[in-house]
Amino acid sequence: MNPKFYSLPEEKQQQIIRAGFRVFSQSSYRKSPMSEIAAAAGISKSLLFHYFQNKKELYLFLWDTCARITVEEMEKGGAYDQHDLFSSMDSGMQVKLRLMRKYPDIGVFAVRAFYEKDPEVSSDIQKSMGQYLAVHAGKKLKEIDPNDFIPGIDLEMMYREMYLASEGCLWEYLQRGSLDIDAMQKEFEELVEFWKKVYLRREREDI
Amino acid sequence: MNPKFYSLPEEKQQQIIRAGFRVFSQSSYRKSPMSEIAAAAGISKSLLFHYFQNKKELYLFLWDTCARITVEEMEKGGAYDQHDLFSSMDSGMQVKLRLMRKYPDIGVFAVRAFYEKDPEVSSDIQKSMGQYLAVHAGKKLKEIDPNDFIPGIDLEMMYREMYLASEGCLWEYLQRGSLDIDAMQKEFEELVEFWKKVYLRREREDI
DNA sequence: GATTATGTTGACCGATACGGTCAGCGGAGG
DNA sequence: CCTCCGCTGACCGTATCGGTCAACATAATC
Repeated sequence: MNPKFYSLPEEKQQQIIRAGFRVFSQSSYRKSPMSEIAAAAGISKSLLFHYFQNKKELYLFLWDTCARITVEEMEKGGAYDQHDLFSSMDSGMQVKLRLMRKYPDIGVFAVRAFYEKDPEVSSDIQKSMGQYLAVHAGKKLKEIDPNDFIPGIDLEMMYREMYLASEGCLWEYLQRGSLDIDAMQKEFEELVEFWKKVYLRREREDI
Repeated sequence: MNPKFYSLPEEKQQQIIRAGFRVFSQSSYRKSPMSEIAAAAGISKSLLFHYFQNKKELYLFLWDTCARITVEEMEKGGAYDQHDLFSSMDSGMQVKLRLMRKYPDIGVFAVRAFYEKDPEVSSDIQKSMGQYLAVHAGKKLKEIDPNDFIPGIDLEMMYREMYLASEGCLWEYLQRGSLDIDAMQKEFEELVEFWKKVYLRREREDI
C-alpha cells in the first residue's frame, strides 16, 4: 500500500477507513465494490486505487487496522487488567462503545471478515487472526469469589447469561440503521446495575 | 406469479423458498442475483423466472410467506395464548426454533427485508408490514404478579434482560454459518431454568 | 511568472454479471 | 406418431466490476 496514506490528515484517513468498514460490513467481500467505498468516503475511485494497489490490499489493511486498534484500545482502557467480574465487564464494554463511536461498523465488519469465505482473502484473514490470538491469548479473568454472590447460583451460567444479554443489546441497536451509542451505553449501565442487585449477595440484602 | 408454483411438490416449493431466504438474507435486495437463488435451489434460472415474473415478485412473495407462516406457527404453537411469563417466553422461542428448523434463514431474512432501503421494494414491504401489525397487534401478556418474584426486583428490567439474552443467544448461533438448532434449544432451556432459579421467589427459597 | 511536484479526478478499458427471454430438448400421455 | 409440459442452455442488451491513465488543479519552488 502507498505510504502516503499515512501522511494524510487523520480526519481523511478515518473517513476512508470508516467507509471501508461500512461497505464491507454490509455485503460479502466479492459484492462490496471499490466504487461504493470511494463514494462513501467522499473521494474518487481513482484516488482509492492510488492509496491501495487493489481491493484485496484495502480489505486486508482494514482487517489489520480493525485488530490493531481493538487491541490498542483494550489495553489503553484497562480491559485486560485484573478486576472483579462486573468492572472488567464494564471496562470491556466501554472500550467497545468508544470504538464504535469512532468506527460505527467496526464490530460487524470484524465478524463478517472473520467468517468470510471468499478464497481470495479467507486464508489471509485466518492466518492473521491466528497470530493475534497467539499473542493476546491467556489473558484471563481473576478467579472470582463465590461468596460475593447469592448462594447456590451457577456462576458459569450467570457469566454466560450476562454476556449473551450484552451481545443481544448490541445486536438490537445495530439492527436499526442509525445507532445511538449514548442510548446503548445508558442501557448497558442499567443492565449492570440490575445484575449487581440481583446477583450480588450484599446488594441483595440492601433491598 | 405463476399458480403452477403451488402445484409443485411441497419439497420443491420449500427448496425454492429456502434458497430465496438464504440468498436475500446474506445481501441486500439489489446485490442478491436470481441466478444465485436458482443455483441454491438446484434449478435453472429460467425455471425460477417461469414461476415468478421478475425478481421483485419473488422477493415480495418471500416476504409475504415469511410473515404468513410466522403468524400461523405462532398461533398453532399457542404463543399468543395467555400464560405466565416464563412459559409464554418459552412457547414463543419454541415456535421460533421450529421455524428455523424448516427455514434456517427466515429470521435474518425478515430483519433484512424490514430494514431494506431499495426503493424498488421498500415501500411495498412497509405497507405489508403495517397491515400485519394492524391485524395482530394488541396481543399482550397477562399482567404478572410481582409477588411471584424476589422482592424489590425491577420487573421491566428483568423482562428486557431476558429478552436481550435470548436475542444474544440466537445471534451468536447465527454467526457461525452452520447453526445447530438442537444446541440452541438446549441452551435456551438452560437459560430459562437459570432465570427461574434466580428471579422466582419460591424457587430461590429452595436453594 | 515559469516550472515543478503533488493531490485528485473523469473518462475509459476489457471482463464479467446482471435481469430477463426464447427456442428447443426430453419424457410422459394419448 | 403427435402433443403437451416441465425444464434448460444459450443468448441479449445493459450495467457494473476492478483497475488504468492522461490530464487537471493547486500549491510549493525557483
